[in-house]
Amino acid sequence: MNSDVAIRRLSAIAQEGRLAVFRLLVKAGPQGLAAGDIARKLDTPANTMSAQLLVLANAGLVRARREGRSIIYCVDFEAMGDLLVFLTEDCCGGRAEICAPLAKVASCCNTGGKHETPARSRRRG
Amino acid sequence: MNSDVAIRRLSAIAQEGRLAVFRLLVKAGPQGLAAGDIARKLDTPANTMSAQLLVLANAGLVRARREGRSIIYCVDFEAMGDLLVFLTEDCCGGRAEICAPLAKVASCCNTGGKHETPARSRRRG
DNA sequence: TTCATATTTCAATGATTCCGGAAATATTGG
DNA sequence: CCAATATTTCCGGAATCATTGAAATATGAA
Repeated sequence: MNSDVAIRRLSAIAQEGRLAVFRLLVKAGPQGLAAGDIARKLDTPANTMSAQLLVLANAGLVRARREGRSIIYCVDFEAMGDLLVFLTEDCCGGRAEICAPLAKVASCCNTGGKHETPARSRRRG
Repeated sequence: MNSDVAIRRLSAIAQEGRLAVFRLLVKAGPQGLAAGDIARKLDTPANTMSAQLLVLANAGLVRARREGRSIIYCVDFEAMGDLLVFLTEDCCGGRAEICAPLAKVASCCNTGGKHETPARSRRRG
């Protein structure tokens, strides 16, 4: 990961419509959603949606595959992870307490799919 | 965290100069750096740097404090963490293997780093 | 107070981005 | 082939953004 790629990825999701698309696809998982379905769900004209998906795809954050007449878009979770790693590089210089808040980002991978809430953390102790 | 805040934060770091500033400050840690030092390190005019820092500060990603004639900027690590959590919300729908790559984001927080004093850090440079 | 340093604000300019109408392309079914 | 569906490409105008010279503000030192 270099700065140019990171900027392209950040720019891609730094916009209302595209961020909504990205988050919708994050929730949809690897199975993805058809371009038209996304456009309908987010109440956006097809051509505008196409442009938004193109930006996300060029950034490498989503991938497209054809299925019949539809084009299915899904998040590239590895690309997404690379971006987050880039942003947090050398984030605490060995002082874990500084960036401890970041630990919860990955908590979904250890808690059966949900991010850990403060309440649940408290309950567990 | 809502979309508006997330977009503001993403836009703030989705630009070459500001991303460089942000990453420099991430590495600098809570101790931060003076505006002038940042400008010199990144070879940027003072007024340009001031504008870039203002955007980052307005986004809540960095905070400023005065120390003598200098204004010291440092990353708000909690704000940064909130943003990453927002982006990964519901990221794997219970299937940990999907977002497993994200686990390494927080890996720095599990390395048992030692605590560094500001004085020692200063001595080193 | 006067000077030097550190940073910000103002204003203007050039560059980039966003959106959606209209037209084009690709696929499937009849 | 033709029609229907799904998506993309082209284009232009409006809006937003980035940069920087010049001037202003704030602090500390003499």
